[in-house]
Amino acid sequence: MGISGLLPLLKDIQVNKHLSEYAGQTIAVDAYVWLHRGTYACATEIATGRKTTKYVDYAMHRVRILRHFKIEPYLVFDGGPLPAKKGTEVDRKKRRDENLARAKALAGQGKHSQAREYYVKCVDVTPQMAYQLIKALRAENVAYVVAPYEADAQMAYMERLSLVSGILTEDSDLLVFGCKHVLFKLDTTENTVIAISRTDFASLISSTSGISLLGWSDVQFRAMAILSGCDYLPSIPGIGLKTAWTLLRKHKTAENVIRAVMMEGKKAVPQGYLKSFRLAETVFLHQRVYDPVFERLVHLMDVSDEEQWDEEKEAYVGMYLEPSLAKQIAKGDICPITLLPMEDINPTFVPRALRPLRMNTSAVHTPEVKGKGKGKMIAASEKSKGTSLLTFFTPKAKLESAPRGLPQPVRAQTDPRKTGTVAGRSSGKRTLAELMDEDVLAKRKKRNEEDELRRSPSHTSIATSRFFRVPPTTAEKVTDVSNDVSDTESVAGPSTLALMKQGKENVPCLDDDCGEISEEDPDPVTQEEGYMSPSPSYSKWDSPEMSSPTRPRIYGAGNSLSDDDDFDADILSSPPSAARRPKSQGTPSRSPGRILVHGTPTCPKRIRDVAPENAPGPDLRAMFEDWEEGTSDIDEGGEDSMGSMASSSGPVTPVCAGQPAGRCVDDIFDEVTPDDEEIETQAVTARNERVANGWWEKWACSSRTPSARPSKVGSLRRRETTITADGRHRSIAIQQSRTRDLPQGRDLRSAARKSLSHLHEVEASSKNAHKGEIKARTGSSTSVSERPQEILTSAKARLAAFRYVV
DNA sequence: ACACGAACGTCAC
DNA sequence: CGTTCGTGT
Repeated sequence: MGISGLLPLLKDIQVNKHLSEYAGQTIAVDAYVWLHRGTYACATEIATGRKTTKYVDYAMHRVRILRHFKIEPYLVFDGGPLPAKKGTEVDRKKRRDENLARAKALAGQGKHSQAREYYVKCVDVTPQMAYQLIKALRAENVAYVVAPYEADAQMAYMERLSLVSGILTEDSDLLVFGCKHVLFKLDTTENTVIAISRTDFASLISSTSGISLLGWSDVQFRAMAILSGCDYLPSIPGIGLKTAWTLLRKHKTAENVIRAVMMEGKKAVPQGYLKSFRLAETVFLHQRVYDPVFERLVHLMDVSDEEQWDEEKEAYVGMYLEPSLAKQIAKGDICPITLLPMEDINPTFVPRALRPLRMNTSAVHTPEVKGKGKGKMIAASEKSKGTSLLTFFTPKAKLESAPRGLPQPVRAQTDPRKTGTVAGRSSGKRTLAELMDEDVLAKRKKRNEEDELRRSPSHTSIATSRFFRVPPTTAEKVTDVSNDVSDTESVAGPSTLALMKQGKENVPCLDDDCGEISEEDPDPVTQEEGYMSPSPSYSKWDSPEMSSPTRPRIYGAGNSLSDDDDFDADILSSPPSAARRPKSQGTPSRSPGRILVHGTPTCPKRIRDVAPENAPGPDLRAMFEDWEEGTSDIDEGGEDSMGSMASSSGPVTPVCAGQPAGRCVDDIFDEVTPDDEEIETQAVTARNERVANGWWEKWACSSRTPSARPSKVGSLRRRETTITADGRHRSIAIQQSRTRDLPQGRDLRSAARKSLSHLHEVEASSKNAHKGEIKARTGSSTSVSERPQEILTSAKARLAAFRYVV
């Protein structure tokens, strides 16, 4: 989805890169992708409502892999639905239900393997599941943020701010919006990714596709993508990427292209297409995202004063949420969809901080960690230079690693154990290369085994697997890596990688007791296979040189960059915001990290763009019958990147480059089809209603994981969400275990209500737009919710409320 | 040539 | 869910 065919088109500028090439950088990760894949392993459990957190393991495994290569992942979660995609959501929900029904039917007949096939198809990643991962991220001090709307826009924004230096996703369309470095297809066997850099677009000249983007501005590139069909707007039938490219090349602007196509008359241009095109463009350019620095919602790209802005656009880019609410959503404490306190669907899942073994902690670098807390921002800001920091700290790293004297022995104790159990070998010394090699081999073996099993269910395969099958092809890469990392690796503990790769993530166990073991037990070998708890590997990433500077402890317990304790010893006990966040970084600028935690102090609320208007949110698709599709991509507009190619069209800052012209065209268009508006409006209205209903049905009533599941631990819990008959009135009851939390609860409630009222308005306004009324309401709701002080003061109570320590 | 629908394989266990 | 394959204009 995204932009179908775009990746193949850009094949020639795809570069295979080894993860080690990104050492020292912070990379934004589309968390949804990992979560979704992670559900594969436990689709049946999820679909049938059983508790599981296997999907967390999958994601954390990848987090560890990145960290192994000194890449600091910054996970970005999807938030609430945008009007443009609501229809899609509803339709998906339908399909999921159908698949679930089939699965259950099959399961009932005992056909479990077949049933699983459908279970897999009906699994949906919910914010509550994401929250489980967030808990694990907090425990390990991994930066994350929940986007108010789409993760793609959020990631694009973060790259623009230099909070991250690249974006790891499986979705191709981030490119359309000017992200500079997009990484695809993380291969955990080879530890590689496919990188596409915006700056390489120009060199795409006569590639296999035969098209050139030399001199194309972001505006044009985006237009090409939208015209060819994107998540927000289906293409004019018969127009794909190539055609769009050809047409744009000829007519320069989208307006011209659309006009030309209409004139030609060969293709059926849907009514209102130009207008819809503009809306889609707006979503790409100005979608609301969360600014981790200022802790409030902002537009991906500022909306210029000249830009024509109306309620429709306002609704399309995502409604404004006041800072305190936005922040809590960003942290994961409030569900971005229901706007109610996040329900912990599995309170017994309590990820523990993977504390390095004590000896390691004390013996090896300790001091480093804090000092550099702030280094994170530095790292982020210098991201383009990526290696700068790395270089800076390199000397130290080498020093540490070089003399394997002290640190080594310490590790030695931990490593051998790991090595032995994991690798299953007796040899005590192994180089990283060897370990990796083995790991790779193991994976391959596994693959081969599987293949063979498929072909012939005999045991031969097993025998094979027992021995080394050496596909020489891999040797190269592995070797390279080892060279780069070996030093630090030795310090950190060679077995880490192997452990990670073993597949069993030691993520905190689902069982209550498990965590303790890994935490306290000096010898945390818990799993049957001898897999270590994840903790051991953790220490490695903490090697001072890299981690401190790079690691943004954003919303995690780690927020307290300034922590005085080594590692995150306190992480365990400190829930989300528990972090002590004393020292405020001198530069309030971008230290994604703790900012949230501090929360309070920094909140400069600039009411500058506070424009909580709501407007009807028509579904673009609705305008053209019900086209399906829809995915999850949004883009950002990093316009400036175009510098090199801005030659031909437009201004470097496309923000509104096309607007004026567009407006004119738009007007013309509208004039031509005066009645369309009305028709459209009706269609939109109907659609919205359906969408809204479906939306509430799906989310408000809490589908898969019924809210009925009460969290037994003292924490905020939602007792119920009620939708009255007319579907417009919702009463929310939040029950809190602690009375002192009440203020917070009230706050949340009012905030939620307010937001809900927004939704209502949007909904209602789409029916009979009474703009005056809308504005009035908006105003009032805004004032109502503005109680930052109160929210702040209740911070402690909130923290306490979220302590899920039993 | 291009767009689109169908088919297969990925992911992962 | 994505890319390849085949067929349709």
